[in-house]
Amino acid sequence: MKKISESAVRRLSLYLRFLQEASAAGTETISSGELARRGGTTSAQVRKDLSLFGSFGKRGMGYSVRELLREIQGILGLTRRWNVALVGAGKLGSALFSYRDFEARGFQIRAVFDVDPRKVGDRWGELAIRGDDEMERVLQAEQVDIAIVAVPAEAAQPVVDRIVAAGVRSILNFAPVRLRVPKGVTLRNVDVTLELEGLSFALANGREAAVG
Amino acid sequence: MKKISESAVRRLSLYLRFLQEASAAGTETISSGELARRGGTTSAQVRKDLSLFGSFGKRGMGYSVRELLREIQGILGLTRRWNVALVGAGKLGSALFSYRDFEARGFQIRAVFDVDPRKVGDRWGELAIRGDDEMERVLQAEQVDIAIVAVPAEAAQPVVDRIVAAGVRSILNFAPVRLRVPKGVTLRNVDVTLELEGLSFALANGREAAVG
DNA sequence: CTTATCTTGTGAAGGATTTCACAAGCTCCG
DNA sequence: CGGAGCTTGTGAAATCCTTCACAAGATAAG
Repeated sequence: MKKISESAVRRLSLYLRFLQEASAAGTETISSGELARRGGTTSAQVRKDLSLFGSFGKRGMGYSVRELLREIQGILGLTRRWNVALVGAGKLGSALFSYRDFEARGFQIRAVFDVDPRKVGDRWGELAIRGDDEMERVLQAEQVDIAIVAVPAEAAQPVVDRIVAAGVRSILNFAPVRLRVPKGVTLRNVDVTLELEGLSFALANGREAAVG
Repeated sequence: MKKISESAVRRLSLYLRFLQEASAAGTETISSGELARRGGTTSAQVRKDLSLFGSFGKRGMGYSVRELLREIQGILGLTRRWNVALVGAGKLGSALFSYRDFEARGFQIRAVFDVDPRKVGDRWGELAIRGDDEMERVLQAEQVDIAIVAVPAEAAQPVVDRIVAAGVRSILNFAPVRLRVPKGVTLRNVDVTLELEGLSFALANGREAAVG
């Protein structure tokens, strides 16, 4: 299978979102041009992205919203549910936890961890916050696929090492550090400071644009 | 001035962070190779990135940590302070607000807004939450440079329209929608769902890597 | 002063991604 | 059934980004 670029995957996620909107609005077919318009890209780009995985459209007609939706869900691995663990029950962790949109998209939070003994045992909805000493055991018992790391910068690398050692192969990191993970583990970073600095650069240099 | 890519700016932010660490550790000079190692890139990439803005190193020696730090701060516009407004005082807004690292980097939160009348008037540290009816006036009075949008998806576009109309030219959006902004306004998105879907793709297709 | 060693800055090469442009397929309508 | 009108899928071209490779500048040691 050929290599798929990071940005292509991002765009697929976006197309999926537009398709869901279109579907909710009762639209039955959609053209590459319309998807492009909503995503701020070009119709050629949309078609190229989709062509990496197959040909899903009908010439002259565009794409069936329902079908393309299914296809992209399949490509992105969203036809199954993923088990997620949240590591760090601070304010950010809490905000992420209550962002119930995840559930709707198949990401199910199965465990929350924190080192602070005063938090351990607190209930967040159905879940009790667990101490970090339980981490390895619970990550395995709950068959966690994805760990979300929302701990302070200093704590992040050790925590990630343990997560990886416990067999988790996908990590979404919110701590403002570059983490090291072994090959075979996928890491994505959300780094708000970096984004702000990007805006600062744009302001200072009077240039436009760039969607992150 | 030549065009600087998004990714180059991201890397500069990273280099800056490493330089701050090195500086705190008392290191006086650093080589492109060392910066590359920490950033997960190559020394040629580091030198290329820096060469877009000038030549800051000494052959045979590397870069003076202190000088390069200053240079990059200058390039990124971090030698001055920026006024930031937070729109949306929900859990995410609260998490962002309490993330005091922003202050340290020159991003000063000058106002917080929310539509919910029950929240208006609450104090967050020094700041009182303001109603959205005050938004235009306060954005201008406080000379806000950057608006952080942390409102629900449906509310985001109208809010952004008002922010833009009030003259703010940089926006960091956390709502999971593609926003439209006019030319001259810089928009960056932090979209957690997109990141999770990227991880899902990687899991489903057994591929590695990709730093966000 | 000369040599050995290191690391920068940068053209040029190579790779990856995006855009172009058009043949081919599908539908609708008369 | 045939022609008009769209829109896809895709090689080829163009653009953008990264890596290579090396001359040149800097230091340190003898």
